Amino acid sequence: MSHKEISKAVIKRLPRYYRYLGELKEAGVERISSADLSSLMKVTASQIRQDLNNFGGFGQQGYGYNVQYLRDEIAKILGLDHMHNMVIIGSGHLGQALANYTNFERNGFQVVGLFDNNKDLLGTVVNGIPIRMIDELPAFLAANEVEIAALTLPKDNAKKMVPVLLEGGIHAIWNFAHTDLNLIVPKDVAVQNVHLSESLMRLSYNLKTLQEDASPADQKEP
Amino acid sequence: MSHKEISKAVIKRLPRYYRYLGELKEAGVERISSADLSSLMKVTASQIRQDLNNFGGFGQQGYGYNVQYLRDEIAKILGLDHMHNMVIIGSGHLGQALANYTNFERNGFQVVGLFDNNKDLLGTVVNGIPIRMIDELPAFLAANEVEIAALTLPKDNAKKMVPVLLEGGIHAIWNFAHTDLNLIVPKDVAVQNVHLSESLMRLSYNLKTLQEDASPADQKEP
DNA sequence: TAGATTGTTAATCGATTAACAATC
DNA sequence: TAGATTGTTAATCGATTAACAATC
Repeated sequence: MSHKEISKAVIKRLPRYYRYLGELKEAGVERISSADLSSLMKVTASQIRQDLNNFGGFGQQGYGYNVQYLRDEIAKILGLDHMHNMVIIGSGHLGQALANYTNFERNGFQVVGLFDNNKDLLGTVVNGIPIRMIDELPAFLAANEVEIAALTLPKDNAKKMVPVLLEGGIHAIWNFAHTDLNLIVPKDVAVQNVHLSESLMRLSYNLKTLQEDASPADQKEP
Repeated sequence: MSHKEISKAVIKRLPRYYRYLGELKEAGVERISSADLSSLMKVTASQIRQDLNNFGGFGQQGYGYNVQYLRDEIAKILGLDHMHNMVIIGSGHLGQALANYTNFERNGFQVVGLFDNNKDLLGTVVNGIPIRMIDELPAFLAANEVEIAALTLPKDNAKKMVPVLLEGGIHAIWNFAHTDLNLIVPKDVAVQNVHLSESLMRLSYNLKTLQEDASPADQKEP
């Protein structure tokens, strides 16, 4: 690897910085110090400066950070400075919801194809995109420049799709299926999992724990 | 606090253990060692044992872990041993997709109400649940035992809903809106954020980085 | 009993926070 | 210039991994 490895924790935080900088820009704020951003975002100023300095010096001593400039730089880092074409494999409710989610376009992600194996969906058009049958996918990928595949289908079907996607030149998988595709994919393919039920389980845990803490049942220390 | 604090990192991993144990159970596996589970899940055996020992000794020396028993214990820890009623606020495509997601029920989460402020949706029934107008929410929360609110609406509307939810006795918010509700909620209310566009941005970053690593453009070390 | 494997303590590694010199 | 605030090094904290004694 030619550039130094950036930790996952840092990458996790970048989109949040990006979001706050967008809101500041909307609000007409031109510059901000790490201290001010820190009190807004409830993280330490030190962390903000450390995070940003992984990518170079975006600020200026005595001044702070220029909101517009910093936001643009983060956009470049995240690869939001150009369009990413995406296909959605699995056109059930969730797949269709994603296809309808036009906000993605603002951030540079464009849904160009919808696929399913259910013949009943043939002829259905979602947000201007016709649902195609899954066996058309290889030809579609060959004919179109597609970077990302979102997988919104049952886990066994998702696994079966992987070779087809790799064959079609896909290098990024946005995985909503309840399986760890990252374990069965070559290391040059990016996978982001969105495991909704796991998120819901964590919410359940936190709910339970907060309630136990609040209840006076077992307050005595050992 | 009466019990020792469990780190977020551990909680994050529990649902994944739960999922793997479920698959092992399905496959008829009765017992498993931390070493075998470790090679299956691609984490260290040490981590598995450390994680589980936060909650007590679920294994047995020389034997390993009983799959069924361990799974049940994790279910209890996560609060999956009883039903959680959930309302969905915002009945657009994503809200409806969640309402249709019957898998949640298997894990103890039941959608009992759907709400929106769009009068055009009045009369629409999704997965057996009628969409109600948002002004009916306080009465609904008073009349029904609801623990969780999923927020699938634009960020400004989501923020406005918070006081209504708190007033209605909601203690867990599953937040799909692009705003950090955890910062505006009392500390005894659990919030889990699902920020889809942030996930997509991380995917974009990883895609970009893997491609740069693969390209021979700048291979020389400093 | 002997072998296997946990539970747990100690060592290592990585990430966060604090501090401050550099500099705008 | 003086004040403000970054960039960066050093200190702290927390999480992961390794090691091994306890024990089934």
